[in-house]
Amino acid sequence: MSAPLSNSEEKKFAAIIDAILETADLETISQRKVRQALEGRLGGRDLSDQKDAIKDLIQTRFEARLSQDAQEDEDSETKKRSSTNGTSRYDDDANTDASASPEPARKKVKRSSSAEDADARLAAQLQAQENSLARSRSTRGGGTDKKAVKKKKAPRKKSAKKVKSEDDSDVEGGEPKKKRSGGGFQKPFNLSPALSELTGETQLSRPGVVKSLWAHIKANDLQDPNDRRQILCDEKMQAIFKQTKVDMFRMNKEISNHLYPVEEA
DNA sequence: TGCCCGTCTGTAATAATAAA
DNA sequence: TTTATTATTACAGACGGGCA
Repeated sequence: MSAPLSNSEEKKFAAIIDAILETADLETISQRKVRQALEGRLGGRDLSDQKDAIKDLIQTRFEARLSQDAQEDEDSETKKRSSTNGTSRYDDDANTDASASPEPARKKVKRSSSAEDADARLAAQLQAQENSLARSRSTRGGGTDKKAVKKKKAPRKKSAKKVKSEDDSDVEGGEPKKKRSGGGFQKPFNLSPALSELTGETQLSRPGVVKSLWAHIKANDLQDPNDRRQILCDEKMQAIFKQTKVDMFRMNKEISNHLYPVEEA
């Protein structure tokens, strides 16, 4: 553990770091370089005793600088849009945010975080490109490590479930899990004419189709009384399943033959 | 040189829907 | 648990860069 910074030191160092970052190339600067520059501006003072505190401070000032840059970019773009008398819906939204929003602070926070996310994503993409290039050449893993990774599956099952349950009980502290349930389940499909006639819809998600089918089955009392898993097909259902009787599990399977992906032009 | 941290990739789980 | 589906999310492993 290194020694902490006093308040006066922190203020002083923060100002110097800001000045260093002001002139530095944020793409290439490193904590080490900033610290060395700081030491230089302090007349060669050795800061190794306070390395950790300095490190945190540099990190804080660096993030502040990034946020500031992002905000400046944002402002300049907003100005640009205003000056062109923005006519698009996007422009209207932006102007609303900047001027008449009752909660400007909240919007700003949200924006800066998304800007950071964008930066992080961009960096990640670049890193990915570099990694893939490096791997294609030669790496320790040799690019054939996929199968080695594949084998480890058993432990994941448990850990995944465990984490999920922990998350559920842990909502109070952090931000709500942004687990967007719904994923592919909400994906709409075009229905075949036969299915479309039965459901009364031309587009439905798969669960929606199942729901409609069961509504139809119950409304017409189409379950076999001897084996309720068997569905007695009426005319509409026979047009779909080509059978007079269909197992409810098989029914779900057969549905896929009547669903077509929605092509968005 | 070796450790630590950040990032990417691949895999598995999960989500909805029905009834038995 | 069974049946089918797929987008999303989380996890674990691997790797590279930075730093001491």
